[in-house]
Formats: sequence, C-alpha cells, structure tokens
Amino acid sequence: MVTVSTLQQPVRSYHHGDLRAALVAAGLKALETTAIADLSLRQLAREVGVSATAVYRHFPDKQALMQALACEGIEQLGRYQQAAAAAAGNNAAAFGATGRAYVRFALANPALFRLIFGECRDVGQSIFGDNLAASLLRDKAMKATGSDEEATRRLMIQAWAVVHGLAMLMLDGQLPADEALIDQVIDPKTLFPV
Amino acid sequence: MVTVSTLQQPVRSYHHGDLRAALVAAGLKALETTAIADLSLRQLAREVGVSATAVYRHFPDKQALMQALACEGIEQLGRYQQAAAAAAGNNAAAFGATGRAYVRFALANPALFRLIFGECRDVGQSIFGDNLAASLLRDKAMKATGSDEEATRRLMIQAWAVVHGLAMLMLDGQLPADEALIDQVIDPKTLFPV
DNA sequence: GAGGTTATGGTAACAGTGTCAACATTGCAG
DNA sequence: CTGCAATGTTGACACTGTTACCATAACCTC
Repeated sequence: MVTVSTLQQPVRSYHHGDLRAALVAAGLKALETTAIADLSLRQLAREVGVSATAVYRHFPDKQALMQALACEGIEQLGRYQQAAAAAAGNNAAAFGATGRAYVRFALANPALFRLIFGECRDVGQSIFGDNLAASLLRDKAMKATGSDEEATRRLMIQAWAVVHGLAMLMLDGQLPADEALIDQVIDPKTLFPV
Repeated sequence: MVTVSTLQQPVRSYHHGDLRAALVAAGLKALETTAIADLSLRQLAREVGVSATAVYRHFPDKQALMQALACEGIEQLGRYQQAAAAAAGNNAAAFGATGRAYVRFALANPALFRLIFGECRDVGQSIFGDNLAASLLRDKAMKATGSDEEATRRLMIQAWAVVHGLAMLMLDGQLPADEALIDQVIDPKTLFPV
C-alpha cells in the first residue's frame, strides 16, 4: 500500500521537516496570548503535532527552549528599534525614538519582553553589549556628553533605566500604558537637558 | 489513652493557631532563597506542617497567597524607604536616599521584589498611590518644580522609572549590581539637574 | 543497491504540581 | 449539652517536566 504523497497536506511522516524552527515559531505565537508562566512544553509539542518528548531532541530542557525564544525576541526588539531610529532620520531625534520604540515593543509583546529579561534566561547575554540599539544609544550619548567616557556610560545607563523602568511599570499596570505618557516621559527637553 | 500535652512542643492538635499568618511567614522566608516560579503551595504547606489542601481554607487559590505575600512585600519596601529617608534627614538628600533604598531593597529581596510587581498580582493595587514613599517623592518633586502640577507628575514618574529600571536591570544581570553604580546613576546633580 | 550508523520521533512511566469533592475534627453559641 | 460553622485531612484528577527505552527514517560506506 503506497501512501499518496502528492496531496496538499505535507503528511510529514514520522520526521518533521524542521522541528526546532517550528517549536520556536509556535512558542513565539503562543507568547502573544499566553503568560510566560503558563507556557507549556507539552502544549507547544501538541500544537506542532509532535510528541512531548520529541522536543528533547532539539533542546536539553524547557529552559533552553525559553532561551531560544528570548534570543529571537532580542533580535526582534533590535530590529524594531533600528527601524524607529531610521524613520526618525537617524539624527538627534532618533535618540528619543529608540527609547519610545523600546517601550512600545514591550507593550505590544508583553510576554516576550518579559522573557527577554526575567529569570528564564542564562546570565551573560546582555542586550547592552553588541546590539544595534546599544551602539546607536552610545553614539547619541557621546555627542551629548562631548565624548567624556565616564559621563557617556552614565548617561547611557540612565537612559536605558528610564525606558526599561517605564516599560516594566506599564506592563505591570502600575502606570497607564498610553502613548501620551510615553512621549511625556521620554522627552529630551525635560529628561536629560544636557 | 490520654496524650500528654504539657511538653515543650505545642503539639498543635488538628487546629493550627493561625495558619494564614504561618503560611505568609513561610512564604516570605521561602522567597529569600527560592525563585518565584519554584514556589510551591504544597511545599509551603509541608513546611508549616499541614496538609496541602488546608491552604484553601485561607486562600481561594495560589494566586491569592501570592497576592498576600506581595502586599507584605509592599509594606516592607515602604518601611525600608521611609527609614532611609529619615536617616538622610528628610531634607533634599532624602530624595535620592529613597531611590537608592528602592534599588537596594530589590537587590536584597529579588524574588519578593519581583512578586510585588510581576504577573502574579491583581491590577489595581498600585504602589504609586497611597504609599509613604510615594508621598515623600511627591513632596520633593513639588519643591523641585515649583508646584507645577504637570511637571511634578512627570518628574515623579521619571524618577520612579529610573530607579525601577535600574533595579530590574541589575536583578536580571544586565547591569552589575554594585553600590557604586547605584550612587552614580541616582545622582541628583546629573540625573535631574532642575 | 545493501547494510549498518546516526539522527530523530514515539511510549510508558515517575515525581511533582494546583485544585476539587467528600469526610473528620474542633471550638463556639444557643 | 447540642448543633453548627470553622478548620484540617484523604483521595483523586488532570496536568506538568523529565527520563529510560523502543521505533523509524535518513544517510553513508562498500
């Protein structure tokens, strides 16, 4: 008995084309509607149409899958910020634009943003280091401080802390998550009137 | 057969004196060493010496217990900040002191601090509202802005965002959690040179 | 092409979790 | 003293992450 394989359905007999990628995609989609604590490894496997333990051929444990999702999220955040900076013209206005993009990304992807940080992640892979947005931030900070090494680093951290804190407080319902407040808080004229 | 009840052990026959308080205390102690996701309802019940389902006589579900722990944490944080402000003399220096206390509290109680915010909590109970530290913050901000309503609110939120973001980034290992950096970032001279 | 090796997937099971229904014990009010 | 409400226990269910072991498919060498 020969199975007809020329139908629409890929039929995926026993071997899934690229299970790892499928799991990551399913995880990202799930994070759009599911809180980070309610994300189940078995549920993800079910959605991909595979047994629960098949996951372990591609990830040593759940934490590793989470880590992969976080990596994907970091890249998405970076692209989002880069696009915002480019749209702002990559000039002085881009400084605030990347900050606003940071907060907007958090509000649009709450679970993913929390996953990027949060405890389900190995230490070491800092966003601060080799990131597009980070280098842009450093560039703007250097201009503002006149290339003072110490002051530049401090300004970068202060700016990062403001946007990160604002994003977190809005995500946690401590502050209203409206656009006007974002613009009000991330306003170069009042925030860092250097 | 009469059981001897005059020994040292309270023996707690069937009825626990105040199980609710005992559970909260055990929860707070557990949060000192356990991550928020690894906090188990059954484990807490075990430590208190009670069956797992006894918890449900005092809390409708796990979330409610978490909420109670979060409330306790909010009060602890408030007292900690108040003490820091008092030690600083309740003058202009107290502004920065409460901010530094905020971050130090987070670093000293990572899991509890995350619980205060985080998803295991009903919305609505904002720290921002009727808090000791909040009123102190508002007081200082009013002085700095000359009682401008709009500017005061913005300054408060900016200040809160900075300390919250700094605390979170340090907790998540994105920034080194050292005292010098805290002082450097929360420096009124460079942060809000109003 | 045949046959063995390796990557990949499945089954069964285990310990642990939050939660519910039904039952047991206690303290208090009448 | 008696009955009721508060409090605690037992047993069970569905679910989770994870492991040990088995099954299938792809690939590589001869």
